[in-house]
Amino acid sequence: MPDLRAPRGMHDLLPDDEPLWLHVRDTAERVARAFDYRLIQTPLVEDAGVFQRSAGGDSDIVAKEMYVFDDRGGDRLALRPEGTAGVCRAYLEHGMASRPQPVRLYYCGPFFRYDRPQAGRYRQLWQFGVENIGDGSPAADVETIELQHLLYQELGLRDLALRVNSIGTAETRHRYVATLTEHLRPHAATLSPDSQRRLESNVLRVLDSKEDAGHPALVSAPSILDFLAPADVDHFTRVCASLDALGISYAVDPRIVRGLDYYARTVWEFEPPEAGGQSTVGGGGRYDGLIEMLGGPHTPGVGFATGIERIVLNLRERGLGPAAPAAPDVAMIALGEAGEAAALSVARALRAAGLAVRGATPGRSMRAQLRSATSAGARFAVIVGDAEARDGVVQLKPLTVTADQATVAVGEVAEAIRSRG
RNA sequence: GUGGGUGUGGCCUAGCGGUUAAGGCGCCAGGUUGUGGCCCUGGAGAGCGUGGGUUCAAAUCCCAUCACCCACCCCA
Repeated sequence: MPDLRAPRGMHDLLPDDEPLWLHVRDTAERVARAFDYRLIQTPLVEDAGVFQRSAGGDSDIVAKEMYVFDDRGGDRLALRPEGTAGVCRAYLEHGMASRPQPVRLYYCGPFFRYDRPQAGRYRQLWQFGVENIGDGSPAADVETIELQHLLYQELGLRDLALRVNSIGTAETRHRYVATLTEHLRPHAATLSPDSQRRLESNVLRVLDSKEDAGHPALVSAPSILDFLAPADVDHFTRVCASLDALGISYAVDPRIVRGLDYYARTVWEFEPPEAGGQSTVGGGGRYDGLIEMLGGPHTPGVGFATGIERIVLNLRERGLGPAAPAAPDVAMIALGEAGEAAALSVARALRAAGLAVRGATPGRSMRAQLRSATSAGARFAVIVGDAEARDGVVQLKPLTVTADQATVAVGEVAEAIRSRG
């Protein structure tokens, strides 16, 4: 066991993981482009203030999960724990408000949260997400939900359940929190210790408690939906109506609260059926106040993020996705010094013709090189020995196709391969 | 941060107090002259997470520690 290992909770993505992982990333990008979203890549590191001011100083993500450090110049930086704040910072910094609105963006990259690792939970995690900035209408909420929904459909995750809620605006939430606290406080003694703690720190989270799910005080708790301002109710009603029209099934769940302070109005989550623990595959919401918190003008926005590792986890559980890695079209086999030199130029020509060509390992026996070509899954072996080099030909040997081995002139190898499929 | 489980070559696993730690996969090399996939043979590779202790003797028992996994918490 080597004494140097990957940091806790951080993992190497190995060649065997590649097919599934790329499948997920490519599918996500394809779906995003189908909705005309454009790629944005922000730094993995931001001024810590970007997250402190947006997500909320006492959100878990910022308070206990953020990697923060001072750089050599004394700036206080943070490894990004989530994507929306950085994208909004970039939106502001690059004056995207003067582009046609809304601005549709997607991103894909690593994020960092200092948390205890667990199944589906990592300290470095990959997220794919989209942000729709500049459109406050219900249509934008619906568009991002539809995009996320389609992404899961395309991947074959048909059974993820969508739960939606509206948590209103900051003011309505403020009123709700006050009432909820009042409602729960008399029952504090009978609530679980965790809920008692949340009662003081973050009342909304009490609603999320699994332990107290059946507690009378929670069952009879007021619903945030009853506290929404008329405009918020209207917004939410229209979101739901559009989802209905699209045939996207969902459940309204007034107990959904998302972890970040900047959310307002619509919030949602996609979860596998009957799963507990680290099960959320992706979630999103509207964040109309966020850009203001970052020092910009009031700007509406909505988006979602989904965890690549959690998608992969779910695909594996269901046996979905591609299994076989891409195999090369050709494996070069070189024998002798002249053969080795000739194989190099033949390989270059084949690659120029668009074929994937695995280079030869000239020191090894023909048998060894052929075995290696077979295990690599190459469709053809191209054998070049001193005799072939002298005559300007190669031996074209089909490995996965049934066809006879043939002697082919150096200039006609690519064509010969094409004609043999 | 809290609780539980696990820790043997690259991977999977056997061994659970006593000779040079066993097997499978994978890897490398051979099975006559430049031809693979099956099969056969041989080889390299661990001293049993780490440290300490018990014992004549420990991978096997005890303690500590670390890592990983699972759950709580929280979230992707």
